Amino acid sequence: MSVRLDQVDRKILSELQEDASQSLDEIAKKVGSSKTPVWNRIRKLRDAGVIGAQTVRLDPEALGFDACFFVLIRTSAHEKEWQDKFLTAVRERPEVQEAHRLAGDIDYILKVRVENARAYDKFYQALISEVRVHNVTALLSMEEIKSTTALPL
Amino acid sequence: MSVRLDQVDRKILSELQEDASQSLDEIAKKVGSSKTPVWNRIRKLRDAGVIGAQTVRLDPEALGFDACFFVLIRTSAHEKEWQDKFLTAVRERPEVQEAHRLAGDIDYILKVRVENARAYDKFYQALISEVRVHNVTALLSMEEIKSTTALPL
DNA sequence: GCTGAAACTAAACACTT
DNA sequence: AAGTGTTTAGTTTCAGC
Repeated sequence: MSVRLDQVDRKILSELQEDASQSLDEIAKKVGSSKTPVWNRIRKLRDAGVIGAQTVRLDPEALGFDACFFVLIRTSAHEKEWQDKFLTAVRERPEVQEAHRLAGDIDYILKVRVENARAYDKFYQALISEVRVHNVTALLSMEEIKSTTALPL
Repeated sequence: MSVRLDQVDRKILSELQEDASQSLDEIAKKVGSSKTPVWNRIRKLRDAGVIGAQTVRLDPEALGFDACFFVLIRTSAHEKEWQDKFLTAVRERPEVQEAHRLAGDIDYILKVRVENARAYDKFYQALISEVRVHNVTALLSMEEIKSTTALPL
C-alpha cells in the first residue's frame, strides 16, 4: 500500500489541506496543470487513502469550548484487557480530540476540549471510574498559540 | 460579535465538521429543512467566523510522517521579548502542529510532526538555537489512538 | 496522458409567498 | 423566514489527439 508521489501530487495535497473549497480549475492553475489530470490525481489519492475526510474548522471559543487540557496518564496496569477498555473509553468520548500511546514513563497523552473546568472534572471523574489509572496530570491551556492539522509537505 | 445558535445551527455544524463535501440538499434533509435556509445559516456562520477554513485530512504515515512528539517546555525567561520570539518561532515552523501556553510549572506544550527521530532532533536543535529554554521533555508517540478536530457539539 | 467540450450537478442569489 | 426559479459556476465523464 505504498504510494509514490511526485511533486505535482504534493502540491495538490498542499493546496487541498490549505483550502479544500478551491475549484479544480484554481488548483490546476496553481500546480501548473489542467482540470482532468488534476482530477485523476485527486481521485487516485483519495482511493489510496492519502486524502481522507473533508472537514471544516470550527471556532471552539465561539461555540463555548473555552477549556482545553492536555492530560498525561501513567498506568500500572499494562495488560491487554485494561488497554482495550482504555482505548474504547477514549475513542467513545467526544471531548477527547487526541489520544496517543507514548514511549517512556508517561503512558498516554490526551487532548481534551470541554466547555469549562467543571466539564473537565466531570470527564475526569467518568474516565477514572471506567478505567483504573495510576497517575494523572492535567495541563490547562491558557492560550492556543497555534493549531493546525496541515502536514509540512 | 456574539453568535446565538439554535439546534438547527448546531446540527448543520455537526454535519459539516463530519463531512464538508455533502451537498446543501443532503445537509438540509438531515437537519429537517431545505436548501435556502440552510444556505443562509451557513453563510451567517461563515461570516461570524464560527465556520473557518475547509480542509482535507491527509494520512500522515502514507506521506512519510512517521514520528509525532509532544514537547513539554519549561522556560526561566518570562519577559515579553522572549515570548514574542518563541511565539514567532513556533508559528513559523511548519512541523509544529499545535502550540499552547499552559498554566502551571510546564510553560508550553507543542505537538510536532516529523518524518523520523532524526528530523525531530534537527527541529529541536534549531529551536533551542533560536530561543533559550530551561528544560525540554519530548514525549514520543508510539500509536495514534485517536485524532480529530471535531468539537463535541 | 493531456486537451477540450459535453452533460450533469450544485451553489448562489433574486424574487415570491 | 421558507420555498421556487434562474443564473452562474463547478464537477465529472468521455471522445479525440
